[in-house]
Parts: sequence; structure tokens; C-alpha cells
Amino acid sequence: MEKVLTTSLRKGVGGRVTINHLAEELGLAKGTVSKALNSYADISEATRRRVKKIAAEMDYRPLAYAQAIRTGRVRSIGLVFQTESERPFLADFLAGVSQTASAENWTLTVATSASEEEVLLTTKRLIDERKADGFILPRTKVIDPRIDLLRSANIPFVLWGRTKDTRGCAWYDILGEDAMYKAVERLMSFGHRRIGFINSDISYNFAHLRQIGFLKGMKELGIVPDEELILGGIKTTDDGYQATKKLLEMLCPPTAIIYATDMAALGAYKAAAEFGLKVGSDLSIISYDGLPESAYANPSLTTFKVNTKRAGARLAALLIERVRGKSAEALRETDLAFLNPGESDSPLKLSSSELSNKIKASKFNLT
Amino acid sequence: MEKVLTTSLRKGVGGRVTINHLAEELGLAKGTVSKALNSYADISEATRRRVKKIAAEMDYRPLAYAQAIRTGRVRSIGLVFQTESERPFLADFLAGVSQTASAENWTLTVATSASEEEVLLTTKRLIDERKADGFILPRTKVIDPRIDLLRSANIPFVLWGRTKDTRGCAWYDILGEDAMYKAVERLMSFGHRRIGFINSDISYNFAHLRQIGFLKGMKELGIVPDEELILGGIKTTDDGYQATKKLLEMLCPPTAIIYATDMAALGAYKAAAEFGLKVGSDLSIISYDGLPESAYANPSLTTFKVNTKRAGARLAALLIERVRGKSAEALRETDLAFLNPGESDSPLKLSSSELSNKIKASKFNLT
DNA sequence: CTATTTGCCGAAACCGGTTTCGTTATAAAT
DNA sequence: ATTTATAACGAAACCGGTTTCGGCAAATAG
Repeated sequence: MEKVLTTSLRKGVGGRVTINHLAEELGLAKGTVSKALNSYADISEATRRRVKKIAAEMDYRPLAYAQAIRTGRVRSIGLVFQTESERPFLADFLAGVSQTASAENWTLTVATSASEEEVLLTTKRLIDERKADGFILPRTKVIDPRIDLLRSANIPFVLWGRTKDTRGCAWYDILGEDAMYKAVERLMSFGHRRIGFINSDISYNFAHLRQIGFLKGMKELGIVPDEELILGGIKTTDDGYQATKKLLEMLCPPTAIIYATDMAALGAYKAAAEFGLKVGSDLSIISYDGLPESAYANPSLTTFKVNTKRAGARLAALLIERVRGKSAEALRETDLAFLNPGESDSPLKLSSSELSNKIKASKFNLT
Repeated sequence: MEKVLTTSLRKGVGGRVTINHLAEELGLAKGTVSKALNSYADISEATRRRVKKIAAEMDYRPLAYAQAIRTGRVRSIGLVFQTESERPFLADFLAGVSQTASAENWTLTVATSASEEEVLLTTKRLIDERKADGFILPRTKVIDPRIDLLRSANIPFVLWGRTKDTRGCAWYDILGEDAMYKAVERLMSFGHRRIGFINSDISYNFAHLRQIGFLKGMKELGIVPDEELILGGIKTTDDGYQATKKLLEMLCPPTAIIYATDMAALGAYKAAAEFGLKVGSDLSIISYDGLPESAYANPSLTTFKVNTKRAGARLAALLIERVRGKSAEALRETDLAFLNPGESDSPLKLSSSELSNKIKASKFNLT
């Protein structure tokens, strides 16, 4: 007993105030203090206030891991992302997640992995060591193995994006298909009829949906989309550069191109320059994401902007609710991307054949 | 006793294998199992191997927070960064940190804050709740309040950068002053004599050092630097655009400009274009960081590239050693940035006055 | 052959919280 | 006045690990 008392008086790890110090100061049992702090019903209003007051005065803050050992919760959001695939959004996204996490006294456990398999292993490790109570899954695929993993491990999760098999899935997503539809609409109102579509990897659900939106726009507005004008798997700026060149070198090149991502669209400038074309007048382009770089491109890029920070914030909020027991079906939110008009698209000037001639001429001049 | 036994047989949180299951399976006391797993000296080689074998077979993984309650360590690296200030590097940096952290079975706890004060509060919260064992401090300032906080709380930390008061500081840094020196050298070998310097916020230690490197280069190579050609506080691309215009509008504009950051240098392209100048021939620019965007600028940017991922990896390794007790003085590493030649700098063509005339002419044409 | 050391393991305390269960007043009901 | 309910708190178990301490058997020393 003697020993127990002295250790309870001694400050803990790093001179920290523990619940034992509080209990002693208040003349209460430590269990009572705990219950008061957690607002149990069998503690009187008076002592509850007294305890909380003293706790605040002594700057008591419970150790997250000490709580976890009984509650099984560490108040942490897990986030494993695949290297090189989320570069541009990362900072804003993390800011959003971190913001609501902090507000709820949660933290954010981040890991990166090089491949899809490694992502699964890393996620599994975080689950096994219970470093996180739940996960945000960025860049969901149409068929996503991470979802299977978390479902079978019975760990809460929230999708940044949607997926095919929605059972037990909560999510936040931007309706990219809507943006693509509007992009078609806009280009057609400018008089364009031959419109290309340069998409990302179709195994990503967002790419899948954006293509659907593009096709729907074309069909509903009366155009049969030309399969040749649709390219997929374009992720980097360099990919975008190559893909744009490919479309422009066709016999009947598109007079306007819609890009599923800004990264890809930024490659169009170089391709256009090589063919002596001016983006915005000779060739119209529209894309999606709203990266800061796109505003600084010359001419500035017309793009559908996504509020990435808000997405992070909402996802964190949804996940926390999910961990607290709310059903997945009740935690599904979507937002719209909003048009950020730039100078990269304009009313049709050159027809497809005129464009083709100009490109040929520029090639001739070069050689 | 009865109760204890049954609960020890029952699977724990989420059907997890606990050390009690292991102990029972092995017919050993749980303390013995723990000691075996942690390679205590008073456990025979034979049982140690046997325990580890069974542990692996049963896929036992200790709960990080259960260990922490006794050891005080959660095996987590804390990283609090200020929103909007580290955007471009973040992904690579996190990848580096995460990589070595994972290899050591550590994780990464990330938070973001909007202001310097908020960063301190967030850091303090992470310390108080012991969500991290130590911290990596990105973007150190010449005088950095985070260092005081961690020093007084006696929490291990490692600087990404250096600082003025080095007591108890471990760090990893790139010798930016060396790069700036070499930039001056290179431009002078190209015949430039009137060289501008556009720096970031001088309260950052890296900016402080880069300016020292620039000045040292100028002086040692025989030029008295013109104070007017040195601008500070330039952080964004737009800042860089404004600053470049300011220098170019001088009576005796610089024929070459060194930028402390790529972000700032990317603003030079727009400024040059406005004045009808071609970057790389009319105006030479060199900068520092090696952002992916800089390779894609037109003409590509000559820049001193930093291996950000490696920096993250080294910092994580240093911090882990620091947490394990190694002295700060023994954990100080530096590397060099390496020149990534682009087409944004070249031998002097126009003198300062010729350049000035060209700018005036272009303005006249515009109005 | 006894005394002492050494090797190896078990038992139990311990870490800082949470939660269950029992206890004691006091209030309400009979 | 006794019984019953209720409110409010204390005591102790509990979570899953780590670490201390003590004890037994075998080995070594005297």
C-alpha cells in the first residue's frame, strides 16, 4: 500500500498530471474522477463540475493510449496513400482532414506505400497494431481490394470517391460525371462538335464515372462519340502531352478536348505549341481538378474545381461518425465541382480540317 | 481466478491474438513470453526461439498502445506542418518518412495548422496525449519557438533544416548556401555581372543561409552586390512574378536572377513574357528546389534539385535514433543539392542597358 | 559433500486509464 | 416505522502488455 501511494503521488511519464493526481487533489476515487470526466449519469452535477474545473486548472489531459487499452479506441484516422498518385492534392486534403480531426481531438496516422499490394500490407499492419480506429480510402477503384480487407476485418472506413459494390460503404465524392457533362455542354455551346476525351486510368472509379458523364453529354446533346477520340490511362503531364499529340495528328483532329485531370491537360500546352497552335483559340481544352498550377498556365486553364480541403474535412467527420457507430448508409455525401472559367476554351474558329491543315503546315515548316 | 482464465481464453478486441493466448499455447507465463519476444537475457535461447516461432505462426502482433502504457513509447513520429507553406514537397517528403518509419515498425502522426501559434498548440496537444514519441520540425526558422517548446518539454526532435541556437538539436539539411554560391559562379562564367537575388522569407533559416551563400559568391568572385537587386519575402509564384517585374523595371535591371525557390522562379516566366523577354536568352534565371513543375516549364528551369524523399527518410531515421537515446550532437547530417541544368540560363546576350531598352520598347508597344 | 553461484522461469506488481459492482446514505413508498 | 428505491460514490477488476523480484534446479566453487 505504501508503495502504491508513493508512486501515485510521484508524477508519471515526463512529469505528467495523471488521473491519480486529480483524484488525490479532489479527495475522490480515481474511478469517480474518470466517470465525472466522461459525464456518467451516476455522478452528481456538483462533483462533475468540480472535477472538470480542477482538471482544467491542473491541465490534465488523459493519455490517449491509456484510454485505448480499455476502450479499444485511439482516436486516430488512418490514411494510407499510394506514392506518386496523389501529389497535387495532398497538402490541401491533409489540411482538411487534420482540421476536423483536431477539432474532435483526433489525430491522423499517415503512411505511404509504393504499390497496391504494399498499401494493403501497410493498412493491415495499422489495423493489427490498432494505430487507427478507421480509415479514409483515397482514390477508390471500381473494384477495390482495400474495401474487402476492411470489410472482412470489420474496421470502419470511408471512401474518398465511390465504388461498384457499395455494401457497407460510406463515402464522400464529387460528381465528376456531372462536370464532364457540363464540359460537353459548354464546348457545344461554343460550336464545337468534334470533341476528344482524355481520361485517366479507367480502373479508378472517378475515371469510370467521368467517362460516363462525357458520353452521356455527347449522346444527349446529339452527337455519336467517336471511339477514336477517347484515350485512357493518361495520368501525368507527360502522358497528357503524348495523348494530345496523338489526337491532333489524326486525320480529323478534335477541335476541343476534355481532360479528366488537370495534370493531363497541362501537357496539352506543350503539344499545342509544338504544332504551332494556340490553346484557347486554335484548340479549346477543359479539364477537371482546379490545381493551382492550372490558374497559372498560359492561357489559364478552364477547369472544374474541386474543394479538396473541404473533402478532407467532410471525410474526417464522416469517418468519426462511422467509428462512433452510425450506419454506413447514413454517411454518404456528394458535392459538385464548380466551373472555373479560364482562357483555354472559346468559340470554334478553325474547323477540324482547317486545324489539320495548320498542323501539317507547322510540321512542314519544322522539317 | 475462474473469470480471469475465461477472459484470457476469449479473444480480445476484434478477435485479436493477445500475449495471453500465446502464453497459454506455449504453457508459459505471459511475462516470460514478453521477455522472450523482447530478447531478455534471462530467457534461454531455446524458449526464445520457440516463443518467436509460435508468435509468428499465430500472427501475434502486440498492440502499440498496450505496450506504450508501460514503456511510454508509441513508436510514432510526429509531424506538424503549417498549411500552404510546404505544398510542393509534401508528398515526396511523407513518402520518405513513411518508408523508414514502416521499416522500423513506426508510424507517422501528421497534423496541420494554419498559423505559427496554432502549430505550437497542436504540437503541445500531441505531446500531452503522447500521440508521438518525437517530432520532425519542417522549415526551421532562425529563431524557432517550436524548438524551445520541445526542449523544455524534453521531447526528442530533429530539424529539417538548421537553426541559430543549436543546443540539443539534431538535424538533416541541404547546404543551400553552397548551391547559391555555385549559382553565382555559373552565371558569372556565363558573363553575367548584374545578378539579382529573389529570396524567401528571411526568418526561415534556409532563406537566411541561401542569402549568405549568394553574397559570399558575389564577393569572392569580385562583385559588390547591389542591395537593390536583393528582394526578400517572396514565397508564391505570384510573389515571384511581382518581384521579377520590380527588378526588370529598374533603370539598370539584372541580366540574371537567382531565386531561392522554384515557386518564385516560376513567376518569372509570366513577368518576362509581359515585357517581351525570352527567359533563357534575354534573361537568365536559376533557382532551387527541383520541383517537377520546373522541368516542365518552358524553357525548362535550371535549378538545384533536392532529394526530398531522401530527406524524409534520413530525418525519420535520425529521429528514431534520437528517441532511442543517441545524443543530438551525433545526429547531424547534411547533403548537397545537385545542379539540374535547364534552358533558363545561358551566356550573356543583352547588357543591362540593352535589356532595359527592350523592356521600355515593349511597354511602349503595349500602350 | 556442502555452500554458493548461475540460469531460467513463474508470480505478481505495475502502467493510467475505464467500467462493473457493491455500499451507504437519503428520499420516497407502503 | 419499516421497506424500497434512488442517487452518488468507493473499491476493485480489467485492458494487454512490461518489468521486478523471488525461487528452484543445476552447475560451479570450496
